[in-house]
Amino acid sequence: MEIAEPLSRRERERQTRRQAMLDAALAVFAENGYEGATIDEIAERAEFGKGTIYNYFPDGKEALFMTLLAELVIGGLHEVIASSFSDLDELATPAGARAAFRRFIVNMIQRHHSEDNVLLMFMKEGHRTVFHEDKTAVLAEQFNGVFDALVVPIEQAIASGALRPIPALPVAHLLMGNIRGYLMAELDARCDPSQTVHKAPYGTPDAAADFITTVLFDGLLAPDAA
Amino acid sequence: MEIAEPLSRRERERQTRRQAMLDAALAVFAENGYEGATIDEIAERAEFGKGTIYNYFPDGKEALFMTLLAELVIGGLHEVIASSFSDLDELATPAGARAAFRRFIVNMIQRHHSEDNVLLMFMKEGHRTVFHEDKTAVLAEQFNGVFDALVVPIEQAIASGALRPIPALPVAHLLMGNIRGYLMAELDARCDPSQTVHKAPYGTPDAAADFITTVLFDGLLAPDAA
DNA sequence: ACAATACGTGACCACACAGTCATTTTTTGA
DNA sequence: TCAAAAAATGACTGTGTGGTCACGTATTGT
Repeated sequence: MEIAEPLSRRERERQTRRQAMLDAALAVFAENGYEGATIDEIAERAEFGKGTIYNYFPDGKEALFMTLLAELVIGGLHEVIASSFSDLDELATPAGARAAFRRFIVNMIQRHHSEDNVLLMFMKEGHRTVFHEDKTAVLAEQFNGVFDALVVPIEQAIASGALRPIPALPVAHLLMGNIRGYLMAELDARCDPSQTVHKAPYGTPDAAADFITTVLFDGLLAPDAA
Repeated sequence: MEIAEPLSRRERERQTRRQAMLDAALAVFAENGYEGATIDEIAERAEFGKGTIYNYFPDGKEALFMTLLAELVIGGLHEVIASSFSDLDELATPAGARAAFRRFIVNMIQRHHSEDNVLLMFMKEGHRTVFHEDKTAVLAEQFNGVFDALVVPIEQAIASGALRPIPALPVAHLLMGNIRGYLMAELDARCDPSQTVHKAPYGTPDAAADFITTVLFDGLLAPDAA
């Protein structure tokens, strides 16, 4: 027997199927929201019998949802934060801090552009990561971890004098709120079939990041203002 | 017969009951979200039989929800905007613009503090005002109207040189996203039973508005920065 | 080749809930 | 006072869905 083998063929296949189920579930949750999603549809899209889903996720719908939210949304946020602020020394100067946070914003937007369904799921069901309902308390705790991670570079930049001395956690919320607001506006523009004029000015992640960065870091007031 | 009477007693009582049903529905939607809310519970809280609800809202759950979202959330936003920017001349100077938007932010926060359930409903189900699903397209259109209204003072302030020359609609989204983010953070702090340290610094509407206004208008960068 | 074990499956069940409607209760007007 | 109109009601129905399980089918080890 080969116990040296890290994963048996069996186990590998099991993982593949599990992933297929998660993929299907993500698509269905993104499209219909948590309540609107049905296990039958997830099973059908994943091309499995409904019972098989329960072999892999004994706790059913809830387990699928929690897994997705934890791995993709929360995990994804942690990844973006980690990869955007790898060099903490950069935060010592105003220009460096500005560049680092701009990079974070670009990465956030890019990631959500490349993972549409994650974005949709987050927009439709993200509130479950905040309200401490029965089952989602764990998620809420994990979601706080995201803010904790984001607070680190903010506090660093404040400590070094690059940013104003203001409470870091609310700043983190504002920053996330901004990005969310921008992405929501993009979705709005995309969803609207009429495509009226005022929806136009959403462009590349870079342009969007420039926009958000300018507002957040330099402020809305005209630079030559009294 | 007295057709001169604006509203018969009958009609007035009818309105009162209708309002009681809406109040109950708001509470239930705020607590459980749209899908989680049941007509039975709404009827029970309003102290009416279930059938009576359908006498007043023949289209049932959907009608109750749409009415609430349109009247309270969207109507409320229009009110706050209108009352905050009554004097457009104020927007001609940077200081005036800053003051006007700060007032808007205070009003927004105050309103949501005084109408908890509206806030909760908006946080949990607000995404329905963006995604153009089957039934909620009307709401999405109305919600765009809110941004149209908010764009007016922003464009005014930009035109007069008080604010940077940047696209007004995305700014409106950012502004709303900020306020939403702040309110969400407050709810988060409130919902968390553990009340860990980092949740502390959310205070009065004025303090919060100072915070948001500073970030948005003056920018995050330290004022004495290069 | 064959038993033993693991795995996939969809018919089935229990239940929750939106919406209906026949009946009861209240109000109206004469 | 009382019949007719209006309004309230909650038992009932139909539907949709989450979860179960007895059965069939592959996989494994010998």
